Amino acid sequence: MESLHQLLRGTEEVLLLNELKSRLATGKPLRVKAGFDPTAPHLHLGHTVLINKLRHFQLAGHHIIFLIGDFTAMIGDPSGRNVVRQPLSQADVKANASTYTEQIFKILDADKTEIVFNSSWMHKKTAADLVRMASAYTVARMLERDDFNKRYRTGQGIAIHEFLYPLIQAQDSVELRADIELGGTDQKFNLLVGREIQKGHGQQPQVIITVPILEGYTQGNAKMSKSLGNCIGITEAPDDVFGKIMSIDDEKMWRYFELLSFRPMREIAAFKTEVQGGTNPRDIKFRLAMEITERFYSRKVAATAQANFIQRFQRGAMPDDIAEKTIVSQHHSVAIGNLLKDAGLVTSTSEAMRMIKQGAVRIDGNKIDNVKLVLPAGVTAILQVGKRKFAKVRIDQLPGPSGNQQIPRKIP
RNA sequence: GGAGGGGUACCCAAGCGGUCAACGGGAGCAGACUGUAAAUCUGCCGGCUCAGCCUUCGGAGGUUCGAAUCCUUCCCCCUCCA
Repeated sequence: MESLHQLLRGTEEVLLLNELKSRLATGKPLRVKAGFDPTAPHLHLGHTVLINKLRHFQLAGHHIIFLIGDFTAMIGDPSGRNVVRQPLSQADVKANASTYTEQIFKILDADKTEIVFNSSWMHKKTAADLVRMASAYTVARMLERDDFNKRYRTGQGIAIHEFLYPLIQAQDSVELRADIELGGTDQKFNLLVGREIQKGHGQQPQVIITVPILEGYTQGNAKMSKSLGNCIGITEAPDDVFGKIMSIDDEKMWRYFELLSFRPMREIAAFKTEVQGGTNPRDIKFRLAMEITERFYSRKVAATAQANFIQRFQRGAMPDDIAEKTIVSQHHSVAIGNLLKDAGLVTSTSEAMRMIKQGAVRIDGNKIDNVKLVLPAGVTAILQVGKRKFAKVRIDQLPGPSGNQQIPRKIP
């Protein structure tokens, strides 16, 4: 029973729980499938909620099948979206898939994980096969899916190929003879289609288990996603992973603990008690940031990240490991707006101007307020925009005819 | 094939001849306050050689002193009928 609790920790829904219990009761290792479409080159913590759940099953002795949806990625899963999704090129998909396999083994045991690509059977299907697959489900049932339904009602487009997505995902379960399929709550419909299609193939329908969608680290409850810019990528620099976790709010921290931490729930409950007893939630958050950073790097790196964090944000020090960038100027000098843009600290010179006017820009630690500031070639400076963005730049002059000369102003 | 509705900045959504770089909300960014929390307050939120200039309201033309707003045409989406 203890192990069932662990398997169900942080899950949203199990369909059907009785089927799960009876399959577990057989004592045989179950085939547990989870699919990921390689639509972005890096996984983020939101993805790891599901991977962590796979880990729980792996530790309990079950057979883990990590499916890379290289075929489905080219369709683009419409789940949760309100627009037709742009399909990816084959080259992108391939490149993304290879980075996934490296990244997941920071959580899963490589020796005990089977990796499969759904293109390996989908590419062999003929047009006739596809028609047969499509005949196994109806439009009315497709329109039961919430996002399809919503788009249909509000007059937004649904392309025919989007209906194929759930069918192909279901076919994957048939090919793999999955006992259990895991997915985010937004996958519920697709997972259920898998059950139907498996029945049609004379297989026992898979048990489906959904896990919550992790919220992004910024305020609000938007799901963590690259396009919303609120994700913590597992390949990001340790200082960023650590820092971003520290910036999540106290309420959300507990959700992150439940879904991301490998600590037992009773230990997390003890943390809550500590906070109620007066411990600063920040100090508890440190433990979470440590654990996550350590998982994707090492204990030593995580400790350094924490030390850096304390230096920088609690004592206001500048980071000492900023990579130096060389900015090449056509002239004897560079205007501050262009410099900030070239250094990658802002996306446009207009933004640079705004930041300066708002007092967000510092050079070598000194706040500047002159939007017309010009820095001469030859200098090296540490630029800062806001609290987190730093760049160390050296300005080099491009050899050749010099442009309009400007008398460099003194840096404040 | 026919009839009708619609395409506005990251998202939602006003505007329907000048006062529109475009109301409002969300998201986001910055400043203050802090624990780089949250909440709150303030400012910003197209680009640039930035107190000035340039380019935007599906695309292309046109009318007008002047268009996101009117006309023509093309593209795309949706609904109903066949």
